[in-house]
Amino acid sequence: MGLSMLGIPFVANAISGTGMTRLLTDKQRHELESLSTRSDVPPRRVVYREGTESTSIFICRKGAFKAFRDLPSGTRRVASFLFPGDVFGLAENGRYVNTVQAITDGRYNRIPLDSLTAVLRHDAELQFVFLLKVTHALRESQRRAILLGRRSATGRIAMFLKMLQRTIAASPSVDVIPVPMSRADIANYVGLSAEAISRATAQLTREGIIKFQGLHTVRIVDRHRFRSLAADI
Amino acid sequence: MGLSMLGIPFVANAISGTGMTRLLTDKQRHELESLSTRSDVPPRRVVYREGTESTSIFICRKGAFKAFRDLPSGTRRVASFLFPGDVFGLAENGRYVNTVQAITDGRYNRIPLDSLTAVLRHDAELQFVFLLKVTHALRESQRRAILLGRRSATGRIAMFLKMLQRTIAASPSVDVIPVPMSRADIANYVGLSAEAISRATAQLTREGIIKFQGLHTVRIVDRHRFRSLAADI
DNA sequence: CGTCATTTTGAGGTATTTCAACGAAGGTGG
DNA sequence: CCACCTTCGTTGAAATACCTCAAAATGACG
Repeated sequence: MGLSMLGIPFVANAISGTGMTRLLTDKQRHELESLSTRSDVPPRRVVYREGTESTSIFICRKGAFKAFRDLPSGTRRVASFLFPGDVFGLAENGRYVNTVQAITDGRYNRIPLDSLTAVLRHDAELQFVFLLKVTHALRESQRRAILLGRRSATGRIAMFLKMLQRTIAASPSVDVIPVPMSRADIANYVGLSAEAISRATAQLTREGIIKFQGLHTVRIVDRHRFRSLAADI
Repeated sequence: MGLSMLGIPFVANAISGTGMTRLLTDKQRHELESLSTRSDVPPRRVVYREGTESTSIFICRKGAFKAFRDLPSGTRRVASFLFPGDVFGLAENGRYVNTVQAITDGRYNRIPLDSLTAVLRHDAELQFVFLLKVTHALRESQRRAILLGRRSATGRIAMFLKMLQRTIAASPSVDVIPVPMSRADIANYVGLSAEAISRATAQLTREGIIKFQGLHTVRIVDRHRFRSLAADI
């Protein structure tokens, strides 16, 4: 499948939650800053469209974004959600693979590809940070594949929430998880219908495992059962 | 989701089918060779096990391998199939994420992580090749996620075969595709039961879209209908 | 050539999808 | 600031497709 995999384990974990600037020296951060332009955008603003010529890569700085593709059949597949520190701009044959759109108010940096590659080609340390970033993304993508392999809707949702928890929540043990995206976005990410999302969250709530406080915040009520549900069954 | 994405488009395509040695200078190839040890293995040989301390990364040279994880519930999820040129050894927190096992007779190179990272940290060009590799793997992983999003078994199988075609077949237009892995492996990769695989391939055969010549070779009979089935619906 | 694993086929059960309608929420303009 | 409108989320009922369990057939291997 060409699904090759590279493992550079030791630093990879340190980078995940914190964003990448932590790993950079002052000089490198300056170098990146000088190459990039910053943008603040309102919800629903499209950063780039699938199929467009890829000229830059981006770093999420604030808020949440979604990367998705509209398939010929009309269905929409959300490939990933982006949070602060995440790099986005995946391309193939010179064109962006997905459309990226802001979910909340957001901020991102744009770095032109040509200047970035020029820098990466002579600054191995800086490139290494990007290598770690992509490796991390690959792991997440595999985790999502496991999520998609589960058959029960409640299981998928529990696992989805767990992924959100690890990504967004400052500490992974915090049991209040922000859920900025819509139900439809969740459905398009976990591979279920919006109705199934609704029913499954209702069931989890009925069973006393989670509780929504408004549409965009969950609280894990029964941590034990949640864990066993969200385990990589 | 931390599913960040990096796009370095222009060279990425050149690398995909050919293996990476094409992109390396003689000196770099020598450098890598001097770091690596070669192994020839029979079918079913395990290269490394999930959870084991990660000490090396690997490059597939010959044959086919599978990377999988056995989940607590007893189900097995195949994360990816590896073919010549693919890099494998994905790790997290210093431990391999998957178990990798040979499907056919195979050959691979093993490169110790410490010496590899040492080289990558001062050879930006060589590291760039690895960056492209991982980026390619990320694209493939997203493609698989799209596959998993399809509901019909025949659609998943058509898409799976198409991925095989692009990866294995020398030219993507060749309509005879080797299928080295077992039906159970396919099932664990596309997220269906082995029975469903059987029934779906039977249906595709009945409809005159594909034809198996033995268990490990398919021929695309009706190229047109196959394409529309395998499209990223 | 015989044994064992893999694959195929059959029948019933179950979960999600779909289609449809209702209710809630958010945004806009008066 | 309120009312309307549009979008989003929830709930209900029937249909479809896959899963599971079980058994037969085929293929692989010594």
